[in-house]
Amino acid sequence: MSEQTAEGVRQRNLSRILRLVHLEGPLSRAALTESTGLNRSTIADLVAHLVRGGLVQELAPDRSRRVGRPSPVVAVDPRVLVISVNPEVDALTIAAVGLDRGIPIRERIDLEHLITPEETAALVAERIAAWRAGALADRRIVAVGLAVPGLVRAADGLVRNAPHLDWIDAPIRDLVAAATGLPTTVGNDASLGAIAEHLYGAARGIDNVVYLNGGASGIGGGLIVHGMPVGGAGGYAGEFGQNRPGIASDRDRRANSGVLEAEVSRARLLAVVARPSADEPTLAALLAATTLPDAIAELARQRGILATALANAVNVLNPSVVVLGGFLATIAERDLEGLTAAVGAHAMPASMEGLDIRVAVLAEDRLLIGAAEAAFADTLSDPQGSTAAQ
Amino acid sequence: MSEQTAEGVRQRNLSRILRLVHLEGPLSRAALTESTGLNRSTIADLVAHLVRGGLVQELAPDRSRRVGRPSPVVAVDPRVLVISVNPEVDALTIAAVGLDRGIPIRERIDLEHLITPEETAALVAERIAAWRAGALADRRIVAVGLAVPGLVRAADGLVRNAPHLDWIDAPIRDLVAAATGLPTTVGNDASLGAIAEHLYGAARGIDNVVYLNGGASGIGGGLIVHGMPVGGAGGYAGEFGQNRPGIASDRDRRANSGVLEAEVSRARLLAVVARPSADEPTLAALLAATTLPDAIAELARQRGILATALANAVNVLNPSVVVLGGFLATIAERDLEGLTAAVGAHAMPASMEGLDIRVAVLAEDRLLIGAAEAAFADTLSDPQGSTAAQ
DNA sequence: TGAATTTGACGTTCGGCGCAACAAATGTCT
DNA sequence: AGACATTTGTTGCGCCGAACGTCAAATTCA
Repeated sequence: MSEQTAEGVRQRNLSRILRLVHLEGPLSRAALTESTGLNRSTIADLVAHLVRGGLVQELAPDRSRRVGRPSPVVAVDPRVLVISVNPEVDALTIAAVGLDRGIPIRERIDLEHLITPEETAALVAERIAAWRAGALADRRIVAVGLAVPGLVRAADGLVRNAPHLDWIDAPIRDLVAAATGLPTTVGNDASLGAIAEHLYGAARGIDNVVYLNGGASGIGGGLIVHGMPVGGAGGYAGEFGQNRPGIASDRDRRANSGVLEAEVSRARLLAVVARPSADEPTLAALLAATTLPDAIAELARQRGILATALANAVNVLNPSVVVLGGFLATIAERDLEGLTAAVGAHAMPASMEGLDIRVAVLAEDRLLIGAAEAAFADTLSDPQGSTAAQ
Repeated sequence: MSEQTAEGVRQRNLSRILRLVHLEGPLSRAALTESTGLNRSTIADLVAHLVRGGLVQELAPDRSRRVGRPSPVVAVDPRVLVISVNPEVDALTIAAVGLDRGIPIRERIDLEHLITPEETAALVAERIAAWRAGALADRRIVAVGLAVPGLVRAADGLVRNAPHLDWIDAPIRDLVAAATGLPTTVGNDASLGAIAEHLYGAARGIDNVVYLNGGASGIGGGLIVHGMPVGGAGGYAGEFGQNRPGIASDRDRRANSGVLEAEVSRARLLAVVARPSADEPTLAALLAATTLPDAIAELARQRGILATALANAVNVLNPSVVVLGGFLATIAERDLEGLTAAVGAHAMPASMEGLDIRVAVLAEDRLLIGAAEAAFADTLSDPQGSTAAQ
C-alpha cells in the first residue's frame, strides 16, 4: 500500500529519466538535471539505480569545449530489446528493436498463403529462439509488440477482425505470450504508426495530432490527444476509413456507400495509371510524374474528398498537425497547398490557424517502431518493476 | 524547485481528497482511507490541512448502524463559491455556485440589446459587489467562470468569434478579471456542458464521451478523452456543427453546403410545426406529440443525418457514451432505438458494442455547473496554493 | 454489561529528495 | 605555463511526508 509516496515518486522520476534518454537520445547528467528540475545528487542516485537495473549506461563525457567539469553522458542500454512483429497479407516482418531505437536484426518472411494466428505465434517464438542462440546472444529481450492490420481490442489484445488476414476474434496476444514466454502487446497498425510519427516523426512532440494512413487494405489512422495515443473505450479509435464525409458533387461520387476508403483508394489510383499493382514508391513516382488528364483528375477528386474528411476531424479535434502516410501522402504531396486550402474551406478558420498538414516522414520502419514503443511501455513507465521481473 | 517530492506528493494527495468530496459528495474519513489507499493517519493530516485552508468541513459522523467507531464525515465547505456567467442573445445569466454544487443565488438579466464584453464585465462586477454586501456576505468567492456561445481561445480566454453576441476577438477573460479582481476562466458553452454531463450527468464517470448539443445558434459539442476534456491545440475542439457528414440521398439535402447544423436545425423543426419560436420544453413537447406527417418526416430526416455525423465520430473516437442535448435530445428521444440502429449501420460493429447513446440529464443548470467546474479547476488541482492566495 | 469491531490519535520510522560544502575537471586570461 | 573562473560530480546531513504500530474511544451485537 505504499503507492502514493515511497515507490510512487521514485518510480515516477525513474520513468521520467528513462523516457528522456529513450526519446531524446543520450543526455548528460547535467542536461537531465536541468530538464527534470531535480537535484544533481538525486539525478546521480536515480541514474545509478537505472544502471544497476541494466536499462541505461553511463558513457564518457562528451568533448564539448564547454567550461566546467564534464558531465557523464547517460544513454539507454542498447542491449535491451523488444521484438516487433507485423503480419501482412503476403509477408510477416519481424525485427528486434532496441531501447535506443536501433534495429540490429530484421527479417521479412514471404508467405505463400495467409498466415494463421497460431502459425504467427509459432514463427515468432522460433525466430526469437534462433536469434537468442545467435545474433542476440548477449541481449535482453523484454517484450513482444505486434502491429496488426485490423481491429484490436485493447483490454486483452484480441484481434476482433483483420479482414485481409482473415483473422476473426484471434487471441493473438495470449498465443504469442504463451509461445514466447514474453509480455506481449498488440495494436492496430495505423494507431501504432501514429504513435511512431508522434514520438519520432512528422508530429514529434506535438500534443494534438490526427494521423491518416492510406494502405492497400484501406484507410486507417490514429489520434494523439493530450500528448497521449487515443484508444477509446475498446481500443478501436482512429478508424477514419469507415467514415462518410460529405461529397459536394454527385459527379465526384464513385461508391454507393460514400465511405471514405471506397472513394479515396489505392485501387482507383492504380486504375488510372493502368497498373495491376505497384509498391508504394513506384506508385508515388508514377503519380508524381504523370501528365495523364485522367490521373490528375482522379488525384484531385480524391484530394477533395479527403479534404472534407480531414476538415471534419479538424473541426472536432482542433489538432496542431495532420500527418498523412501511405498513398494519402502521395495524394497530398502533389498539391499540398491545394489540399490545405480545401481543408480550410470546410473547417473553421480558427481551427486552421495553428494547423499544419504534413506528410509522414518515417519510412518502412514506422510500424516496427510503433509496435516496439507499445512493447516498451511497461518498462518505460515502471523501470524498477520491469527490472525486477527480468 | 521542490516540485517533485515535498509539495508534489502533498499537493497531489490534497487534490485527490478535495476532488473526491467535491465530486462524490460528503464521505467519511474511513471511506477516504479506503478509496485513496492512504493511511488513516495520513488522511487525518490531509483533511486537517484542508480544514485549515477553509475548503472542507468535518461533520458529525453519520448514524449508520455500522459496527465500530464512527468516522467523521468530510464535506466540502459550501461557503466556497465561484461565479458562473452565461451571456446569451437575449439575457445574461449569472449565478453563484458552491464547491458543493449548490446554487445559493442566481439571476437572469433580460437584455434589450446585444451586450458588449465591456458591459458584461461591468455587470458581473456590479452583481458580485452587491451579493458580497448582501446574500453572500460570509461566503468566499474564489473565481469567475464564463460560458460563452462562441469560439474561445484556451490560451488567454479570448473570444475569437461569438456570432450571436456579435463579439469578435473580445478579451473577455482579462476584462472580467480586471473588473472583479478574481481569477477568471472562459470556455465554450457546449464544451462546458460536456464537462458538466461528464462529471454529474448522463456520462458520469465515463472516460470517453462525445457530447453534442443542439441550440438555437447551431450545434456545438465537446469531447472527453482519457477522462479529460479535449480542447485541442487552440481550445476550439468539439465544433461538430460545422462538419459535413455524408448524406445518402439528395432528397434529404436541404442546404447547399451540406453542413450539419444547416441540415439538422432547430429552425427547420420550428418550421414544420409552424411556430415562429418556442422555448426548448415547448418545442420538445410539440414534437413528441405531433402526428403531422411532415413533422415526423422532418424528424426522421434530421435523425438520419445526425446518425451519420455521430457514426463518423464513433468510428474515430470509439466513445462509451454519446450524449445528446438541446433539440438533438428531442430528435433522439422520439426514436432512440432507430437512431442507435442508424448509427450502427454506418459505424464499425466493434465500436458499437460498448456504445450507449443517451439524452442529457442536466437541465438549465448545465452551463452554470460546467463554467463553475472550470473556475474551480485551479483550487481542485492545487488546494494549498489556492488557499494561500485567498 | 462485556466482547468484537472499527476507527481516531500519537509517536516513531523510513523513503526520497534538497542543500551545502568540497573536490575534480575543464576553459580562459594574463 | 600557471592562476582563476566555471561547471559539475560526490558526500553527508536535514527535512518533508507518508506508513506503521500501539493505545484509546465509540459504536454494535450477544
